[in-house]
Amino acid sequence: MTGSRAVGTKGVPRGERESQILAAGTEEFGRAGYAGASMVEIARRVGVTKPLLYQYFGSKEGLYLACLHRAGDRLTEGVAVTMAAGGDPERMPLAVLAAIFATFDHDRYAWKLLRDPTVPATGDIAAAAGDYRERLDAFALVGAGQLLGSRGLSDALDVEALAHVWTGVVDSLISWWIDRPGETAAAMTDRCARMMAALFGW
Amino acid sequence: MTGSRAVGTKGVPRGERESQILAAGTEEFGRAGYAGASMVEIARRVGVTKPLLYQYFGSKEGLYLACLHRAGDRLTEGVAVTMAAGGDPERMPLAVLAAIFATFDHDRYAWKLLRDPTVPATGDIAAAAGDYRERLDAFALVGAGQLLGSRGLSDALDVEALAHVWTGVVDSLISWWIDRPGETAAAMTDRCARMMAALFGW
DNA sequence: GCAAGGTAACTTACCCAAGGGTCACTTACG
DNA sequence: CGTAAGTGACCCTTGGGTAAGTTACCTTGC
Repeated sequence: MTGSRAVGTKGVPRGERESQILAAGTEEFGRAGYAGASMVEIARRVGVTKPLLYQYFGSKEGLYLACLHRAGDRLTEGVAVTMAAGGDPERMPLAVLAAIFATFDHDRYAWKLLRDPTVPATGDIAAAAGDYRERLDAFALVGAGQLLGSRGLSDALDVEALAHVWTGVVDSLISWWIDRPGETAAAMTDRCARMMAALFGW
Repeated sequence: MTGSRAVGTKGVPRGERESQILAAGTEEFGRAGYAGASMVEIARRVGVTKPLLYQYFGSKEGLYLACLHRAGDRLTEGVAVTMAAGGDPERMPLAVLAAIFATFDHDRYAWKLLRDPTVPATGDIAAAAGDYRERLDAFALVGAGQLLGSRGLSDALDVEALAHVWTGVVDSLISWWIDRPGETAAAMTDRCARMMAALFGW
């Protein structure tokens, strides 16, 4: 064995290393935003140097895209499954929250990537993020429409605004959760259920 | 007169120019975040060059701080006045929203500065922003506590979470508003009143 | 079993553009 | 004619990105 030798392979296969990099990248991009994140910092977290990131992901944009797709695919799929199950419009929000909390318990920054305001306004990232956002917004629009419709409101802009606020609520809850690592997914779900019952009387 | 002469004074007094720079800076910092914003872009918006920004505000950090203080002071004061007026806890959120919409109709990005995730974690900006956030959070905590308390909930973390979600709701509404420049402050207030009545039955 | 060599995993040392920041200088207003 | 308003041209650090070399693992042939 080589012990403290710095240069040369460390015996970690590519697939495994890529997973580590994606996890660290998601955290760092989620925390600091695309513009504020640094490739060397991500490499440092993994215990590796910058060129390896470029060898595996090509560029900062490439790494961000990989993180984004991993997060976005899991997120849209999870929400789609939950909403496809159908049910009472008033119970839908909590069901979606429960699914998100359970799925992203150990990957809490993933959600942040979809709504990162610091990505360049044009280019592949903006397109991909916009695509995922559109898909999630479509779900939110359906839910908001059903909810407001059942209350006799049908203004399209009202529905739009409510859907947008809903995604903001999810965002806030996840931010709060990130700051409290001890809080489990189940505890978050319980907390939300309790508060929604109290506030909405559902 | 000199017409197209580039160099030399343009006859705009310092105070006025500083206001223009603060307005442009608030927009650019709010849009792209501290990390993503560029001093030369802010200068370009004002129709001026970079060194003037440095002459008046010292540094990027200095300019951001000036924008932040302008926004934070107006915001905390407005909310304080509204909440000091007192009244039904269920009507408080709408009153606060109305005050924010009315005050920041022509300065919609101001709110974004307080919650910019791309500012360096330490330093004057983080301290100042944290201070403003704390003051606003204190108001939110009072409101959330009253609201949940009136429903029989007293868990401190529930109150904290609700207060955090509330600020997220404000954030979402402002983002949505920013994307719809035609929407007036009064229309926003009406929309929120309508939706809150429908959702909460207040 | 075991040398030989190919390849995958990794680093050191560098390039370069972007952007924060500065200096010397120029013009117009009072 | 002094001073405030303003610029062109520069420096320098930060950080994205790359080229070339180093080491360990893994076959392959004997």
